[in-house]
Amino acid sequence: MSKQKTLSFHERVKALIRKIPRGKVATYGQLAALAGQPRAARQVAWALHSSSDKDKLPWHRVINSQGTISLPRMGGYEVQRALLEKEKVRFGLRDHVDLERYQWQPRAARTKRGKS
DNA sequence: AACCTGACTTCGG
DNA sequence: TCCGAAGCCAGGT
Repeated sequence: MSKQKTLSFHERVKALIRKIPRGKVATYGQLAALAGQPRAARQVAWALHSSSDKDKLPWHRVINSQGTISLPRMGGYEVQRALLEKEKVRFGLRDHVDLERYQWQPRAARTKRGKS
């Protein structure tokens, strides 16, 4: 076993997406950072596009840093939003979700985000 | 090899 | 809060 990290960034991202629990969401930048490339937010999107296993991935739990869905209307937006709402994720009037509350926290488990 | 595009992010007005 | 421009990385033409 000389190299075990044979997994490409692409593979690591998919693995992370599968870990996102139901009712939670993650941003492209977040997944990229967890995969070791905080600047590769775009590649995360590419990974989903190129991924053949997308049907097995909770891709709908991946949104942008603004807490909104990036896909255009009639281009997947409605589908993604429907899937998220089905998981109890609430959307605001401007289609934005509260990342403070719905963003997936892989390590922090639960920290009293006292917030001010 | 060069150029262009993209399910992104961040900053400034 | 909304819109536009610049930066970033990888794949496709």
